[in-house]
Amino acid sequence: MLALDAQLCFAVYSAAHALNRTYKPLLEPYGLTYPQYIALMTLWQEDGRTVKGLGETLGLDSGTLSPLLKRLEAAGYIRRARDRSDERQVLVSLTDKGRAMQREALAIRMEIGKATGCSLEALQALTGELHALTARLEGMDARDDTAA
Amino acid sequence: MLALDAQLCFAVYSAAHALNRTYKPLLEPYGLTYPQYIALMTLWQEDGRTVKGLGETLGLDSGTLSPLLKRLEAAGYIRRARDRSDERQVLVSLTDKGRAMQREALAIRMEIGKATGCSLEALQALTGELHALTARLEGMDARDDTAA
DNA sequence: CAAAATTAAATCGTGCGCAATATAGTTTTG
DNA sequence: CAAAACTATATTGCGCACGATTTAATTTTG
Repeated sequence: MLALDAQLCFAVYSAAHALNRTYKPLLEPYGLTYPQYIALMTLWQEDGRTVKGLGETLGLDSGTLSPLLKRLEAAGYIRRARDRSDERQVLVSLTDKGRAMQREALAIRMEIGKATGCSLEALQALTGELHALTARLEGMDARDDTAA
Repeated sequence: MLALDAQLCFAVYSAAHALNRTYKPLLEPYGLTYPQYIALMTLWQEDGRTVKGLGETLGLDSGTLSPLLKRLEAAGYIRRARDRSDERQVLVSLTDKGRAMQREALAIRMEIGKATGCSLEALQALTGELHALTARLEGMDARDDTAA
């Protein structure tokens, strides 16, 4: 009873590290890290977003994203350019190499699918529960002490 | 269909960050970080372990643990001492302050329990599925190319 | 018993994550 | 329109995470 929440926090912590370790050797041939790969995935869904927009999707601020995106640019996967209609914003867009990587990712997805060894239903259920958990936690973060 | 595994990896990634962000303000008054807190939790379960033993439980190597434990020692929560029967090993043990923190953690657990907003059954189910996922992923890591 | 192999920690370099700060561009207000 | 407020991004500092290397202690082998 007293250790249940602890078990959950440790379970999430361990699963995140295990996923990271599983992806690492698959991404290494492409010179990508796991967070960089996740950033690329969001661009595959919608190209040409701002740094702020990416940060909201990923839950990361510019302190994390700015250097990460610079490395993605240096590796040739993306381009960064100031929005000419609002020079404060930086638009991030995929290069040909960045788009080509989406096709390479198919093999990676298959490897990860094998490694998880879950049924589709189990994956969907787990993903849904994690999204719900994250939403509740971030809802709590947003609340102020005004209620007290 | 094509994005299911991606959704899982992103769901775990986001949940881990959300948990970290939820713990941070609760741990900040004690000068502890989330990984330091997790390390303390393993010592509450079994005190006087070696760095290697802790690393196996936490899934961390000495490159991460050595500096983390030094900070925990500097903050007064633990003591580190070479094992006199095998001077290669460093034994990590709780101080009075480290043991007292276990009682303080009760309030933190309650806050986290509230923030997750899950039923006990839901927490147990989620934790169990994550442990199973982690075990499968680490099983894959352990496998060599000898099968191929 | 001495050389070689193994083991446990520590250290170093790189990248992620976040808080705090800085900088530059835009909008609002007087 | 100029000063103030706001917004987007970049930078800095600290801690975590991991691979690779180093150092010291123990065990194995010849």
